[in-house]
Amino acid sequence: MTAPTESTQTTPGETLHTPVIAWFDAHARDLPWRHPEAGPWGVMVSEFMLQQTPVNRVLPVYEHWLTRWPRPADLAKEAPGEAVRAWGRLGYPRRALRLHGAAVAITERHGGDVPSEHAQLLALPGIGEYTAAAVASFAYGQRHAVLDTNVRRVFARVVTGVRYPPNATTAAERKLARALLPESERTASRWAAASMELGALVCTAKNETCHSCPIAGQCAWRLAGKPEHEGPPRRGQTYAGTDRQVRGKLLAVLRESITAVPQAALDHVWDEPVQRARALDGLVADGLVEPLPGGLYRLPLTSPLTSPPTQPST
DNA sequence: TACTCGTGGGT
DNA sequence: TACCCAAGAGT
Repeated sequence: MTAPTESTQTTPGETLHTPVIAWFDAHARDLPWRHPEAGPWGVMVSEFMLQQTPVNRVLPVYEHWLTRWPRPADLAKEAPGEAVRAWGRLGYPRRALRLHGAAVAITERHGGDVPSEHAQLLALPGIGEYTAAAVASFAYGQRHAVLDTNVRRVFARVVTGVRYPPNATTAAERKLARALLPESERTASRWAAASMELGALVCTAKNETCHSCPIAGQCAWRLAGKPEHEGPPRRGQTYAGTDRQVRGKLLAVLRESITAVPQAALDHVWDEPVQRARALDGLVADGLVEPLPGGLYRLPLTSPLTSPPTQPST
C-alpha cells in the first residue's frame, strides 16, 4: 500500500509502530532470553548482564548462569562471591552482587517469583527505571516506556532530528517515549523490543545503515541531511591508569583463586601502593572483597546488600 | 547533575 | 595507536 488507510483515531507514533514491528518480526536476533522458556528470571538475568555489556559477551555467561541457577532461590542460596566469580569478565562486577541481592529479596519478599509490578521490580537492588520497565514489558507483556540508549538514539534521530541524544536522559525524552507508546499492551511490548533492536542493529551510534531502516523515509535526521552532532562532546571514558583498572586487576586475581589470597599476591598487580590500597579499600567497601585476619582476602561469603555486616567484638 | 564503576572488540 | 562504544544503576 502507498498510504495508510484512514483510521478513526490516530496515536502520535502510529506510522512508526507498524513498520518497525514488521521489521522486528523479520530481522530480530534469536536470543535465548527471548525464548518463552527463559521466563521472567531469564529475562531479568539477561537485563542485568546487558547493562553496559555487549550481547556477544553476555551469551556464554548467561547460559552458564541459568543452568547453574535456574531459579532465583538457587542463586539466593549461594555466597555472593560465587555470583561475582561466575560473572567472569563481563565487567562492572557490582552488578553480580546486586543480582545476587535481588535473588535474595525475590526469595524473601516474593516467594521466589520475579515480581511483575514495576514498583516492586524497581525496589530490587540493581534495578533502575530502565530494567524495571524492560522486565515488566519483556517478561510480562506490560505497557511501559522502555528507554535505553538504543531507543534514545532512535528517537533522537527519527523525531528530534539530531545524531545523538543528550548525555543524560531528560524529562523531554521520557515524555516523548510515553507519547509514542502504543495503546494496547501487546503492541506496546512488541514496540519496546522492536525499537530497541532497531537501535542495536540498524540505527547504530556509528556506521548506521539507513538503507535497511524501515522508517528511513520519516527520519527527521536523515531528511535534514544527517547533520553532525552539535553541543557538548559526548562524555568519553578514560580507563588506563584509573582506579577502575586497578580494581579490575585485583578482582581478577581473587576470581581465579578458590582459596583466600595473601596481600602479597594482590600487591604485584599494580606497583603504585597508594592507588593500589585505595582500590582494594574500595572493593572491600563495595562488598566485592572480604578481608580476613592475617592479611588474606577472598570473594565475599556474606552479602552487604542483604545482611548488615555483624562485627564480632574481639 | 555529574561522576564512578570493567572489559574487550571494532575502527 | 588511541579512541569509541556497549539493553544503566547508584550516589
